[in-house]
Amino acid sequence: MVDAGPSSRERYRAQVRAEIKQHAWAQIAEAGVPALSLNAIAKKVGMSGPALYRYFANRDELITALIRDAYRSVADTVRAAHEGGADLAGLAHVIRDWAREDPQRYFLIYGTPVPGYHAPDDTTAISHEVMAVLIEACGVPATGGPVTPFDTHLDDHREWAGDHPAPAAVLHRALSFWTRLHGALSLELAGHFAGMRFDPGLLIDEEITGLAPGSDG
Amino acid sequence: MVDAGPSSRERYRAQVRAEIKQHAWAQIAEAGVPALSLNAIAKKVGMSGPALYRYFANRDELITALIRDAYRSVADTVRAAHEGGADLAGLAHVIRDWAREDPQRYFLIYGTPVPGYHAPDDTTAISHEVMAVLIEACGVPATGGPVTPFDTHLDDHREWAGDHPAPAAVLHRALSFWTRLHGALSLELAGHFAGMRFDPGLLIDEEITGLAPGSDG
DNA sequence: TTGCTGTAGTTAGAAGCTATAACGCACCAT
DNA sequence: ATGGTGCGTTATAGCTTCTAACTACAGCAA
Repeated sequence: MVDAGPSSRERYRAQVRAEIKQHAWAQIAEAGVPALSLNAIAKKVGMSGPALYRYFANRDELITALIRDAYRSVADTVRAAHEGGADLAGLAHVIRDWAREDPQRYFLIYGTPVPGYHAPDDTTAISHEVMAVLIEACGVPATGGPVTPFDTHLDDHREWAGDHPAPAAVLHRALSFWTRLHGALSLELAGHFAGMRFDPGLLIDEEITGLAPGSDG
Repeated sequence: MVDAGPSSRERYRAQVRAEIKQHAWAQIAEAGVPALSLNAIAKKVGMSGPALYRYFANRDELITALIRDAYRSVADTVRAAHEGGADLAGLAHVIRDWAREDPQRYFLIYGTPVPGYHAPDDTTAISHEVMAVLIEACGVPATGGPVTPFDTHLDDHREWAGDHPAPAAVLHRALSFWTRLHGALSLELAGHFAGMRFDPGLLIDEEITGLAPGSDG
């Protein structure tokens, strides 16, 4: 045996932490992050108030853990869809479905930022991971198309893409995919399309298919 | 004289309400909505705690007033720019500048929604007003272009545009303008472009110019 | 088996928040 | 002058996060 594995106390601890996060998600889903109460969670878990601080140092640390899990979840979802052969439109709808499954989880990542808060480094690493998948998915066709001013600008600012060899036009497409999807999706989730009765999914379809080079009739 | 105008008490009351909102904006700008404390505001205004409840029934009502003012502000800004002859790209940058002036004010309207909260009717009326201006700004060229599936779908769901006579392609363009701008802008304001050193303004430029019919070279 | 140590839980309490209640005072109109 | 209305106060309830002090138990080592 290479490793003794986690001790029984460690396993217990991990399980309680998971249970706490589960109740936290339930609270957030139904009333948003501001209404998340450590006290209420503790009682639901079956312990009394301050005991919860043995598992999360404070409220921010719990929320950070939730943010981390949300990032991990969306990254896994996107990666799985990509490896399953989904094209850009497919990816867009996979992400949309993931978001609609729990809108507050989406907004935990992409919603209103808290002025002081800085996401931990590992979450930004995960978002780079997502971005890498998007670039991969955007780089399919040989794009000899016109180079826009932004593309030349991007060629000078492509560190964020790691050392990915994709041409600037592909990076541009990945960025546009991200921003267009987020634009329509977040407005949909926030209820800004409430009165209008059109299908947001169709809007997203057109926004994304409009990205493919030469697809604009 | 047709009207006696507001009484002195009413003027005083309005002025105190304005002062309260001013401090509220300051708090929100620096720490976000969750950190907004009626107690702290009251002390800054010079009164003690519960006195503030004479001016706003509760926390939600104060926030609602702020939301209303934010809607009014963006609507006036957009309308002024449109009447000043701004084109779509101009409008986009006017809105972007307005948002960057106070990101939390932007997120108060377009950020994470609070599950229970429903915006009052007059704010949705204001957002319709903005939409009308956008449609107006999108309707310039005679677009005999191809009708997309979404356009035909939109023709069946165009009540939200009031009785505006614009063709579905124009409504589509207005929607895309809104969602694309919001997508790039909200990610920029939330700091999701932090590591990447490209200029978000250029990305927005291309997203918006890509909207003009036939502009895709 | 005995004994030590660290962890998980407890209650008490400080400091903050929203919000209500009860009261005093000043102004305005009748 | 006098009653009513509105603005401010303090006191208080009930909630929150979070710390401190303490107890009890689980697990490991001699």
